[in-house]
Amino acid sequence: MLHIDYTASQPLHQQIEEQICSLIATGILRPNDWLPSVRQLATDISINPNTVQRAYASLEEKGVIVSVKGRGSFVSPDLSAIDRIYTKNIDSMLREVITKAALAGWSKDRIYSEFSKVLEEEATQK
Amino acid sequence: MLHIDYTASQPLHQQIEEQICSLIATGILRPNDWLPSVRQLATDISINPNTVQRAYASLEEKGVIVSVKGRGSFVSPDLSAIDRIYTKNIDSMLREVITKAALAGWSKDRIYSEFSKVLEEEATQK
DNA sequence: CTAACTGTGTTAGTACGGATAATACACTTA
DNA sequence: TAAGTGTATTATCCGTACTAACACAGTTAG
Repeated sequence: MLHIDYTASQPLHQQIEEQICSLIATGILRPNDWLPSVRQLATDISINPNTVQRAYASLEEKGVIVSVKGRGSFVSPDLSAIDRIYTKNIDSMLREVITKAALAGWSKDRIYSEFSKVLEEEATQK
Repeated sequence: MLHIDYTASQPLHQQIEEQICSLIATGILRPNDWLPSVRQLATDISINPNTVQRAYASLEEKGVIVSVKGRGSFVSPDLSAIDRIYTKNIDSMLREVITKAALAGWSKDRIYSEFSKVLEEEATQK
């Protein structure tokens, strides 16, 4: 179900979070869909249940999923939370790179054309 | 000379690296300019000399500065290294955010307009 | 009712990286 | 020669990620 990179520097619980978010945002997982149980997912991807639990707890705190003791975890019926998370994250990433370019003395035009270049490269690659 | 944020999650040695790079890229520090000594800078910003040394060593390995035993450290006479570093970093940051948006199911147009929006916000803010 | 499954919480231990601390050595320069 | 440079080594402290082993509470199928 998920693709975990054990060699990446990114924490495992964050990888789980992001991939579940992506599955929801792209419509593969839909509102009210069942998620694998904490123990089941931990077994599937060969990590400790506590690490999965940490990811689920964070996702619930953000309103992306809902967990019920004894029953399981589901995709939240309301997708507005995940929309807000993505817009907020992408905006802050954009701000970060724009600030970086400004610190390097890049003009607005240069940043703009570099963005267009990379966007085209990424688009044609897939 | 530098502005260090001791509460930030970003490591101190990285903050030093980035700020020196920025000073060079924006022309405040010029090729062959003297840099403060390891011990002097450590005293100025109240951190351990080893942390400054680590930043300087990394900058030298990248070709941004040159250090000479017994004499001191200077901005590299050749600015091509720092140009390459910035372009490489900004490109990878752009790739990262574009990939993130793609994982969220965003269209190319939506990414593009969000970038334009944030760029204008950041530009008018300063 | 009971057993097996759920989520949740706690505590302990391991591993790693950032940062500090205290030196020591080699080189340059006034 | 003395003071200031870069460089290297070793030890220690701290926070975080992760694992491990539980215990507890709720649900559900038999």
